Amino acid sequence: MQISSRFTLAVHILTCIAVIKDTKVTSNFLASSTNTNPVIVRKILGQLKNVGLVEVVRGTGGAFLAKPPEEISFLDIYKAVECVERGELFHFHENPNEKCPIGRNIHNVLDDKLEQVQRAMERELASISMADVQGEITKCINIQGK
Amino acid sequence: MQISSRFTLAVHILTCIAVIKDTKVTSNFLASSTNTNPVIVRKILGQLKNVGLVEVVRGTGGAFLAKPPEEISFLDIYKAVECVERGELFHFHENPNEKCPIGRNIHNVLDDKLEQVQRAMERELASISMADVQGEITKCINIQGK
DNA sequence: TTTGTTGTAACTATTATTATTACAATTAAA
DNA sequence: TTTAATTGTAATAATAATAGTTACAACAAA
Repeated sequence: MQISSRFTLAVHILTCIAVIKDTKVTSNFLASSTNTNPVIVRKILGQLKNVGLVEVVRGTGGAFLAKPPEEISFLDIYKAVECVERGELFHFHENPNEKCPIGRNIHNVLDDKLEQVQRAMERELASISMADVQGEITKCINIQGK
Repeated sequence: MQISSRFTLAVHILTCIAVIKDTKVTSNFLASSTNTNPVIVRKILGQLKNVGLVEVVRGTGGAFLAKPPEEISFLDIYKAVECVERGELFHFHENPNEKCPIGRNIHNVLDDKLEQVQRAMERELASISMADVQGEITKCINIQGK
């Protein structure tokens, strides 16, 4: 299955927080921008807060980045919103048959290779930061004339 | 969500077909080795057959590789079992708000980066073949004494 | 005190995964 | 020709995750 839209949602949310300065960025505002629901936004904000990426203001509302955008990588965000169980990208079929020579050894042979693929993906996620997104989207917005 | 166990199942199935020579590899045999169900095995075999990775013998039963194992990459297998919709690893949240400057531009900025991550993962999948698995598992089996 | 907000629980609808039963079509062997 | 084993596929179900929604207590500023 695809990686949950929680990830792109989280990036969208962080982008709003990083870029928008003239409005208070509330969960209602974010729900409107992302075309989702304030509760979903608040859940994701909670996850981002739990790993120290944002701070959220209770009562009065709004949120801001807890770190400079160049220190927030896509990997941080991906891990925060828990798109995969136990951090494992691949779901291995359960309990292959130990009585079969293949079933007995398939984990020995496959586990490393799956990890290798996952690491390649995570390395790429780690190489992209919110600073990249902030820079590019600011350029887009400026071209469109404020 | 994690990538469906159809992928590891398919690799397990192909490994059995590649390695086991003294028994007819039927869907019942494969269901026992993988600890799943003959129908699930047959569905996956059907998908592998559709993209020309295996040939399946109707009536009498059994299956064999349609290509040498070094020409069957993990990427071929991954694509065959359709673990993600439309071939896209990431599920983008639907219809971000065009009236918001971030909602209007988030696709422009994110799409390329998501594709970059996906390509890194697929490049790694493409670098691993069934020949690697066959070689390593044969070694494991030999060490264990036939 | 009022207002707007966050955090969270509870619930729903939809969808994908995985498993299962059932059976027609196929093939080889008895 | 019949029997037995097998594939291909439809239909169904259980489980779990996703994504959405309503409701409301706790909170903080005006």
